Amino acid sequence: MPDPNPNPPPIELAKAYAPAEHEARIRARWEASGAFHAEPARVLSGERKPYCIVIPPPNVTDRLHLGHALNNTLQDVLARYRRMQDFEVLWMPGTDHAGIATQAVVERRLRKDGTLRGPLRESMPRDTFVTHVQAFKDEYEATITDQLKAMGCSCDWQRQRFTMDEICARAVQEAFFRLFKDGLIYRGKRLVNWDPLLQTAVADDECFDEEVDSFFYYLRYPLVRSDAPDAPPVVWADLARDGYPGANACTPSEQAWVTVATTRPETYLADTAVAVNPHDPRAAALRGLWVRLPFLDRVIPVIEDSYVVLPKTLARSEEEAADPKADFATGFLKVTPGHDANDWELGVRHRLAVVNMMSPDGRVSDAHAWDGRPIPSAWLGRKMEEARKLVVKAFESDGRMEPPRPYRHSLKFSDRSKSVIEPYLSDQWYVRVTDRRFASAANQAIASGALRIHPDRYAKTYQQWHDNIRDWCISRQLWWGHRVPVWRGPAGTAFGTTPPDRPAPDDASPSVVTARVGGAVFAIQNRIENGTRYQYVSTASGDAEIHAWLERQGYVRDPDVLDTWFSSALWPMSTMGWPDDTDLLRAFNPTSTLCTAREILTLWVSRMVMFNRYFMGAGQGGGPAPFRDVFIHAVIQDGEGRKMSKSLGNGVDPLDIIATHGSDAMRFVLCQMSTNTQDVRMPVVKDPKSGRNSSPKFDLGRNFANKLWNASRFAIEKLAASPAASSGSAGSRPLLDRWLESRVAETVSRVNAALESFEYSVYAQAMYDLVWRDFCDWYLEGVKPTIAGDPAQRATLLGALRTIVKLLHPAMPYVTEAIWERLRTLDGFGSDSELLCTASWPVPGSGCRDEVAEQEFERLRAVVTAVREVRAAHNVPPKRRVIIHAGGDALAFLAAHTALVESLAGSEPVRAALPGSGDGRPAEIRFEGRAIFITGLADGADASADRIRLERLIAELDKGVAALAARLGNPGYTDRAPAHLVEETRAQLAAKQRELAESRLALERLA
RNA sequence: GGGCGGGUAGCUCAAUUGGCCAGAGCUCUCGCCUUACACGCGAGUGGUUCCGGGUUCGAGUCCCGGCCCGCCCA
Repeated sequence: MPDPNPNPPPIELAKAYAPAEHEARIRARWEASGAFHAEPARVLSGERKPYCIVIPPPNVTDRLHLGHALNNTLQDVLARYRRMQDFEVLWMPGTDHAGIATQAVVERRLRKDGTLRGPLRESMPRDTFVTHVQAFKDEYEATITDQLKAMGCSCDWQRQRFTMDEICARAVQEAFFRLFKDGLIYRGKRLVNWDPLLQTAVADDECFDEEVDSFFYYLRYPLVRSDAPDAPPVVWADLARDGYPGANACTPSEQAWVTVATTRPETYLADTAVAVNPHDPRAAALRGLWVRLPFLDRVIPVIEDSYVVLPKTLARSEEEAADPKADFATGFLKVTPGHDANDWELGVRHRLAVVNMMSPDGRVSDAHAWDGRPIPSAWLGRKMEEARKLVVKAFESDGRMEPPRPYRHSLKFSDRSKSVIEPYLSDQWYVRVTDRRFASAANQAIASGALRIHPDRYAKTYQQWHDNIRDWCISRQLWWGHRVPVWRGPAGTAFGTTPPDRPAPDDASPSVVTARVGGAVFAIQNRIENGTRYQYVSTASGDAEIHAWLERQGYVRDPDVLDTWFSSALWPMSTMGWPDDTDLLRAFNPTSTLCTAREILTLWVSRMVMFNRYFMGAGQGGGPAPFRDVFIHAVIQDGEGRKMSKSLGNGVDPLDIIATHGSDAMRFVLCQMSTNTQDVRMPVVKDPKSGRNSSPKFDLGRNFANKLWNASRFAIEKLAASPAASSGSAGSRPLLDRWLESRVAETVSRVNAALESFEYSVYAQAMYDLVWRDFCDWYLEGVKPTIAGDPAQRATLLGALRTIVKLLHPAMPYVTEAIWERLRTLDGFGSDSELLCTASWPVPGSGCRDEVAEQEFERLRAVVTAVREVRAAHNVPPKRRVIIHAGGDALAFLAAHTALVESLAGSEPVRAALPGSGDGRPAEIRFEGRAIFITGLADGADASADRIRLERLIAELDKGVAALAARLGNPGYTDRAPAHLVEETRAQLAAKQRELAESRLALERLA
């Protein structure tokens, strides 16, 4: 005889929920079902509405940590919620190649195992290095994917992308080409943050500031009359004649000098001016004079600029005097446009020459944009800090040095290499994001309401960023990344004289021409460098033949790679196959929600918005924002409020939490912690045995999963014994059932409202309260006496549990799915989805709230709690049944629900008669102004326990009466507060006064 | 320097537009292996809501001024 149900899961459930016994199996079922695979056809046909999230692609530099667990849990909650609401959900997974970070990690690794010795660029071919990185990436991509899957993330794994895979690479090439062709990418000579160790430019946000102890040095620069090589010196007598204050005190025939104050004396080699504040009384006498740099054959002008800080003695206001630099200033500033950002600005204002004295590896050099003057050979090739000592020594021995003074100031360091950042003059590629089609378009998305940021305070950060945005340096001198698709060659060869002869007005708005050779389109920018005209050529084609052709024509490909964020900025497009017009793009871009952390707002969100609007529109920034909502979540810190990091050893691996607590426990607690604050704290404890980090915070989640499991176990046991009624029973239903159904209905509404507005903690709390407080503590305890004999009650139980596991599924997918497996096998379950993850989301039914039942149940609960309190005060053993004596309304009320009271309060059936002499000393509780007596507490009630209880109650009531009376005694309150509030207060006062009087009488009776 | 967030029980956090005697969880105390759950059950202790003013009938919440912690930008 064939088994009708060939593979029934056991009805018997284990006594405790053991996550490890379920998670892998359930994950396999999900994957086999294809439930997470999005089908754009269903959207394009109108069958389903789309819901799409693109994952913030984790860096392949490391395993995921708890911050990622939070980030991805929040996404999965949304994805599962929308999937159950019958949206076509695409959660696009993938990873980021993280150029500089990954290169640094792999380089360190290769040095550690001895594969790499010496400077990278000289010790290993580029291809070899990239192969090593590739292997590293493969390893970590697999690890990360496993971690996400273990967390239960319902990504569309078939569509997983990597920012450097072929599909993304094509998008990068095309995007670069279009921007280049549109004149929005340009090559510029600028000061960049240079990491001399990694020998690359880094972005501002890849640096950190730190205070260091240093010195202000004081160098004397001799004054000369003109910039002629044989210009005569200026002597003090000259200055005295011109009214230079203090010049009289100096030897009249001696050559005069100005003393510059600097923290970086070695950069004097690249000075191109000395600046003085025009309000400085010495400025007039110096006007038109020059300075000859010692040991260097360069004469530089004295210029006037109000940027220069006046020394304290010359300060013209409190404010100027308060400037900490005024303490150290001499009033003369050496101007080094090639090595200082402020000086660069000065240089632009005064059209100063720009000289560079440093090689890319941070040594003194005359080979990179140097002005040709001989540098003392002892200094050449020295590292900057060595050069500093040598320069100081030379000035000292030449009597051109005043005593240095200790000074603490902040320096920029590279995040990756920790080396001091050098402002460095170099040629880099920039995206002109200052163009209105980018920055303004990004802000416009917020202003129009098309893009919303939650919590909305971050919209301000976002807008200010765009208001002050600077052009984006996108080239990196690295080997790991998308190679810049630009070739440089001499003008006039392959593309003839096509580029216009007139020079572009400035670097930032290059003139561009396009040319077509064979099937390929090229965009050409003309640029003059050191007097030679070059062509920069870009093409969208990834065809190796085309590239080879270019190289045969004498063009050389740019060795640099693109900033990682360039490819990340295309993520909502590239993952969906852009630049092709794919079904995926049409169905899912713009996407729905982006979940990320706040520091990403400027790095990534901004750039995605700019690019999506630019490329998905008609090229005018008029396209849609890449998502409707951006949700910024908290950052997880350790128990002391520190960032979790490898170096502090306070990081937590999600897999460790999954091993100790289970995936659901982790997810639930992460949701519960996710309030709208900016940080959340996670106390970290190290397990002495395994050495792994964990946190007791997750105990709550583990306990909760177990609680749900056991409640289900209990329910399934009862429902398996005899089935639930198939249809709703007519007639009056027990209070308990009406109450629970009302509670469930209310929770459905609360959960929906919470998830719609990203209030994860509200969602978690609502579920916790419903499951633990309502369902377990009161409902399940309450049905115990009646459930076996009431099919309608079993239907309520089954319905409530069904709704609970559905509501909880987004947060705790495994345990709910495991429960669902068993629920489905019950008679009376009816037809519902095979898998919970695709079951229908509960709809808040209209009229399901039952206010009467909720109020009535609260009254009942008050009595039960009061009885329990008496029991506790008298140490009544749990099994002993007490006797409740009530009269009047209280009796009628309690008698109507006597079974419930008996079960919950541990009593015998409620008695009408007052306690008799044989009942022992009764305890008295108050209920709605009436006395209820409890007997049978022990062989005789202990009067002292009652006295303590009553005295406490009286004290409390006293306090309450006083507070309420005071409020009502205030005419301002009774006159101005809303009438219903005043009415309520009056009623409360009356009730409390009655209670108080009765309680006092009861206390007297005890005496 | 500019912007933003936070300071509530021993700890971690809640508290709709100002409106029940400021609530949970953990910890702690007492009693329980009570017919799903000791990852549990019942009861309880614990508060100058950072400080000082102000507005209001009423302030954790709004305004002003301080103190402390943190983040972002320059």
